[in-house]
Amino acid sequence: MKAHRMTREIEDNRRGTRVTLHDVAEAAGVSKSTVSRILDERLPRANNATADRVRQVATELGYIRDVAAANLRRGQSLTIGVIVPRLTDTVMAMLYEALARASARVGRFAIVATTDDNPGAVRTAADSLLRRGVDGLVLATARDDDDFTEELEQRGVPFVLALRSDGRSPSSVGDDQLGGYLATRHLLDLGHRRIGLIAGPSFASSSRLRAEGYRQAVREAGIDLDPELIVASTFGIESGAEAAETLLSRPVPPTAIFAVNDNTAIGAMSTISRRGLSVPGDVSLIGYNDIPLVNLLPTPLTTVRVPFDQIAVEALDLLAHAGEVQEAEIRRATPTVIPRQSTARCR
Amino acid sequence: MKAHRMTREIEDNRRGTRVTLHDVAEAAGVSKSTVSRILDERLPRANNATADRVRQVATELGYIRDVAAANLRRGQSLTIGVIVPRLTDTVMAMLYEALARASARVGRFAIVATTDDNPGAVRTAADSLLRRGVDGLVLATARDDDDFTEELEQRGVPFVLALRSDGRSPSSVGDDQLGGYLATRHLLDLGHRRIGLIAGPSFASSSRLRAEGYRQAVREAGIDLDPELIVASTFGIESGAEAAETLLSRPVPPTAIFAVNDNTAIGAMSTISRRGLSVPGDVSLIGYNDIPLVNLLPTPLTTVRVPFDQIAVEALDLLAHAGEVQEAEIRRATPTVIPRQSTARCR
DNA sequence: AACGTTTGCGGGAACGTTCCCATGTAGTGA
DNA sequence: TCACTACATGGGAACGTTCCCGCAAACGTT
Repeated sequence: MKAHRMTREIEDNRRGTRVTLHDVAEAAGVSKSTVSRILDERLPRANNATADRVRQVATELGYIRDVAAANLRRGQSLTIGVIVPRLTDTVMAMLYEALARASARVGRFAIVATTDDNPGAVRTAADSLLRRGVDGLVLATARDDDDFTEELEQRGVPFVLALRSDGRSPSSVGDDQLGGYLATRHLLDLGHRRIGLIAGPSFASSSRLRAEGYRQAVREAGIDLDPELIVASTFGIESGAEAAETLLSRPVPPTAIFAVNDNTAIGAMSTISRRGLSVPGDVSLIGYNDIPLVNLLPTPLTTVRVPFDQIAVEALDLLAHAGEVQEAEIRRATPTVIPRQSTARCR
Repeated sequence: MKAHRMTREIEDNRRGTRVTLHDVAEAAGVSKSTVSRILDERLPRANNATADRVRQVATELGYIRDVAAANLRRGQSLTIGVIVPRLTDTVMAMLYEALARASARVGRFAIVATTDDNPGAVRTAADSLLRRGVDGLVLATARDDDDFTEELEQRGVPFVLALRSDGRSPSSVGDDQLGGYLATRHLLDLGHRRIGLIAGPSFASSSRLRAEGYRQAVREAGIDLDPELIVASTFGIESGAEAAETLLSRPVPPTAIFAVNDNTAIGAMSTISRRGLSVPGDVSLIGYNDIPLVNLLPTPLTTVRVPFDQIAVEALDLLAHAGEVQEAEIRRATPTVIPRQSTARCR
């Protein structure tokens, strides 16, 4: 006992005194139960004389709650885990930052793990987050060829999908079909009739639905869908460059291109200028996501803005009610076309 | 007691059984002390018959350690906090990903908070991480006009600076002066004599030292430093564009430009092409950091690669010995010039 | 054979919180 | 005045681990 206290004191001297609930209680002349209750941020704020005194004493002593102890006792950590393919993808960084902000606003904290687009790695990532004691998961890695969500459901882990949906799990996404429709409409309104589509991968709902929106808009304009104008790709810059190459090599090349995201649009821009053509002089180009970079390119890119903050808030809301939801609910946030200088009237 | 067990069982049914050390111990016929010792990843791996049995039983039952309880008892969380200005800056995302990888390799976990380049926000960010119980901090936000590190030292919080140093605190950085020297040498070797510098902000050691490396190389080549060829900037694309504008408006404009980072280089590229000039035909351009994007631009950018993984490993190593270090140690990782197509011989 | 030394194991007390429950105290209505 | 509710408080048992000790058995040395 004595030896122990000694250790404590050494520890205390080494790095500013470790103040516990007990210390605050003693200094304020109340019990630790009372202090605990008063400092509990989940309860409505008490406005007694005691409450005020306790709060003051707590700040004076520099008390900070030991999260480990609190987590242990409460059985939850007020922490959510986010899984994204990679943070060097600006879209994913924007999503994570939005989730972190939204979490902070509701007294939680968001931690992140990456999968490097390796389909199996999502399990590793989830395990590492769950071992860390997160209360729930936000996945931005949904692929149709993956049954990981079922596994989570079975294990009783609360989760929600973001940006991409699998159609069965609770999801907070942008309205990709609408976005694809609006982007294509923008080009149609500028007089373009041959519009190429860099379609993205088929395993992601986001790209599939954007393509669907494209088709809807084209059909609605009374134009026959030309399969030669639709080429698959990944979400990467290089793939966008290749897809644009394919499109511009068609017998009758498109006068405008809708790229599934800003990265592929950047790649397409490369190809276009490498071929000695100009944007938007020869080819109009529209991207998707409005990452900060594209507004600052030599030719600022017309693109579709996605309300990441809203998507983040809805994701957390769904997560809070995960499990008790009757049907797999999918919330769709409305995107907006941001016209810039990469699109112009068809000559 | 009975009531309690009831609750537990209900809980258990609701979401896959919560397996504790006690359960494992019971199933393996040993005490929980023994199980705890065997499963302690910090101790050398025991190879008894008992150890094997316990490990097998543990995996069979699907035991996962409750981190909250472990953290409470151990008094540390095996978690480090990383503070960066923003993750949408690809450089910072790369740094964080490298730190996360390096942490995982030593059985730790990295969590991140952002400051949005708001100098005061670093305190908020640090508080939020410390409240989360991190064992130490990695700061990539060092500014010379800030005494936050002193505050941390005073509070006894272990920390290390990354990418930027303040010259007094333990830091793991790239050798920025060498990088600046090499970049400039690369241009000199191509025959350029008038080399512009987009110098970055003066509050960051990284940009200051890169500029110093530039000066060193220029002087060493026997060229008089022309102050007209050095313009300050931020780390942003737009600022790079403006700086290039200034440089190209000089009476005798430079034939080559060294930009303090890839972002400002991208901005400079915009300006150059907007002025009807070509890279590298009219102006050679070299950036810094080698973010994935610049290799995929219409004209792939020559740049200086920074070994982020090494910087991350060194940062964690310094952090592990923080406090016991005699002098503020600064470790410098060696950068490499990656020649691409944005630099060419001076005509 | 006697005696250290090492090794493996179990009991049980912490770690700092939360939260159930019991107790006390003030306020309301008859 | 009494009974009743409402509310604020304190005592103390958890939460699941780790780690200090004590004990016993195995091992090596003289």
